[in-house]
Amino acid sequence: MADTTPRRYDPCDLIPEGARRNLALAAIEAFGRHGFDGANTRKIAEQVGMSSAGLYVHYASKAKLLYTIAKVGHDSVLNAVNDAVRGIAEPDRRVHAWVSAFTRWHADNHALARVNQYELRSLEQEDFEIISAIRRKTEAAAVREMRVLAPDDPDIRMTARAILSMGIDVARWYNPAAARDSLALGDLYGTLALRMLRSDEAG
Amino acid sequence: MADTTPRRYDPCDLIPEGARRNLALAAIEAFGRHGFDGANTRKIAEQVGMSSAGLYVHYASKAKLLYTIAKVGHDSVLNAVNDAVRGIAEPDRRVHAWVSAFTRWHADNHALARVNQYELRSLEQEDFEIISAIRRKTEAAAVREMRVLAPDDPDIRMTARAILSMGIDVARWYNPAAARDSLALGDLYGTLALRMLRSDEAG
DNA sequence: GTCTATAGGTAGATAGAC
DNA sequence: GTCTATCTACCTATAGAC
Repeated sequence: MADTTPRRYDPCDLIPEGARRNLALAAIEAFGRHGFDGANTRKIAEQVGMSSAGLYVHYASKAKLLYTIAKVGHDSVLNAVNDAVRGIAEPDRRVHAWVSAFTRWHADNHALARVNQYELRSLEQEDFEIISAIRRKTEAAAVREMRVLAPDDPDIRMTARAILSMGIDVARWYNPAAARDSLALGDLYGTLALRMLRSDEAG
Repeated sequence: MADTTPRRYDPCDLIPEGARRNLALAAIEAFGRHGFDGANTRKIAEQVGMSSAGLYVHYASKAKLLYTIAKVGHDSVLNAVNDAVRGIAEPDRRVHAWVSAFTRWHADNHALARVNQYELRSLEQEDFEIISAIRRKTEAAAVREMRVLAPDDPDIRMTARAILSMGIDVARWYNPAAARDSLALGDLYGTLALRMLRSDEAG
């Protein structure tokens, strides 16, 4: 089953051009590679040719920089999966497209994806709540799509979570240098998801 | 398909009783909750009623403490899955038991599992290599078991990786306070894995 | 083996000039 | 908006007494 929406997104288009976006891009790389606590604001600023003090003109704190990134990251995932299923009617194809887009996003944006998935504990409480709300939207969309294929499955929420986990974990191991094709990866994961939802055919 | 080995392991039995083990236990909690860089050695030592200097009698550095934990964690996972399949002949049941044990381990030991999966970048090079070798053993065992069920599947390595991802990601979201039964979780994930490997029945 | 005290370095954030 | 200089706090690790 081929993917119908091989379009790629650059999540950072969501931030207007300029120093603010450049800092966010450098921070995504740093947070993704070293983690929030392991990264340091001096190097992030230097990466874009700025002194460490300059960063604080654009972001009130390191934690607010993290929030900006997490917000962009979560909005971007949600946009990607919504766009992927738009105009598709058949439930099987919708689920395949949804999972494929979700997986592909985590591969193509693996640094940002790591921030999304592993660094939220460093957000301030209020910011965390906002991000959590977006996560709930995405997860609810997944369950809604998948439930159509397994309307009587009492474990559908856990199965949906397992399917999301496959895509999320791509952010941990994906190595762009190995140049694995993210489109093929998404296609496979979409197919695996469909098999997981065929509860009538397997024990 | 019921699980045949509901036994639980305490990975830290691999460290002899005493201050060294107590420190490791406190560090697992700290590293699991805050990450390696976010955790601090003072609090870890204080957690076991020791001054921060006392830690360095038992561990040469924070990074060596991490290595000890990662070694125990990786040995423990490998033991758990090997024990789970021992004496089982039927390939379906072997895969189910393997995946179930792997998943259950990541739930029951979710703090240690987070260290295993997310903190290895902070290891020194030599230590990282040793841990990587254990990981390769575990991953090779997974592929070996699963390939029996899908001998002609060219994507078997990627499918195996996706199945491992489901279990690994449990460490990220699992909340023991929510008291989800890890045995039921493992059972479900084992069943999902079998469906994923039934390539002849689904597109 | 454990303590107190502290060295030595780093990191987030601010002050104030331009 | 960006800089230099610096404050303040924290953290890993060590020194040396007991």
